[in-house]
Amino acid sequence: MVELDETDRRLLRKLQADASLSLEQLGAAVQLSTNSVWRRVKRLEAEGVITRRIALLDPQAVGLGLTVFVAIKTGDHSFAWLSRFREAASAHPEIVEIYRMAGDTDYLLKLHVAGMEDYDRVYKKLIAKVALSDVSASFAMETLKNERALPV
Amino acid sequence: MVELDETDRRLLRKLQADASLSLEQLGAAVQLSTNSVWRRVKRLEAEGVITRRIALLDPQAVGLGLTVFVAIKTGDHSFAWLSRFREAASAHPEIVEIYRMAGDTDYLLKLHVAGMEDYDRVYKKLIAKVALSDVSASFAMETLKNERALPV
DNA sequence: CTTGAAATTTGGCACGC
DNA sequence: GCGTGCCAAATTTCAAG
Repeated sequence: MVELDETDRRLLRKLQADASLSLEQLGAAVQLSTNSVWRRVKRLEAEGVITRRIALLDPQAVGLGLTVFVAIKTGDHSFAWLSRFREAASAHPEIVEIYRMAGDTDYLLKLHVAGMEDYDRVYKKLIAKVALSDVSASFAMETLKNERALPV
Repeated sequence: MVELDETDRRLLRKLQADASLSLEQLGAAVQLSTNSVWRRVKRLEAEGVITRRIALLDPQAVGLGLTVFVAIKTGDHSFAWLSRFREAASAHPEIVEIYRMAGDTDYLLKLHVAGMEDYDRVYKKLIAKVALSDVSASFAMETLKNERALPV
């Protein structure tokens, strides 16, 4: 964990919202010269606080408007099973997030798919590759908030 | 929904992985001149396929290593309740995603917090603002995959 | 040792072909 | 879709506090 001052936090908030801001614009926002900003950003990258810069796409525009959450229970808690599951699930680009959970569900998956049929296709492929004792899918009807920024 | 050719898809995959690539680097990857790449990217932005470019932070580095999913049921399905809930939940930067779900749970929230205590703090603030008939939190023990790229 | 101004280099952008 | 040149922004150097 890295120590951050208020200026770092303000820069991080700005960059999490819009990474295309110029050093000059960032400087104006935090009251610093462009190259003080440059140095801070470089430092934050070197410290591993900023990991990368990516482009975000509109899911609707690329025809992947349905978000699905899948809660999975396994009867088999062996390491071999975990390896198989991890490999099988990772191979599907539709599965964008995988968590090992505490409590009732063992694994939680998040998927971006075109529609129900597309989800069903992925589901069938997954159960063909690895044994799952209980699979429960929940479909998102509406996305009320989808923030990628961490609250720094 | 926008029609994309194979070159568009390859550019989108590249930019979703790393938006700091120069037009020259992108051109080398898709066998196109920097100029053609520039026009395609501009078009994809104009069409709303590429929405924005953001910086990603390491959750561990900024001390927000715990991901929590919260399934919520409400007894009150009025529009007034939805407005209140949406407003209350949106106000918390720790709540990064909110979905209205089909099926058993009404709403699913995803949070990034420092730890259990931090979650509890947000939970208490939320229930103080809006009536929730059933709240069930699930904590992620391990993140096996966390891909932001859509499978184009 | 830290900060900002000025110089240099690189990449983004607009035109003609 | 490609080549050329202009302009803006990123990066490096350097001088001052």
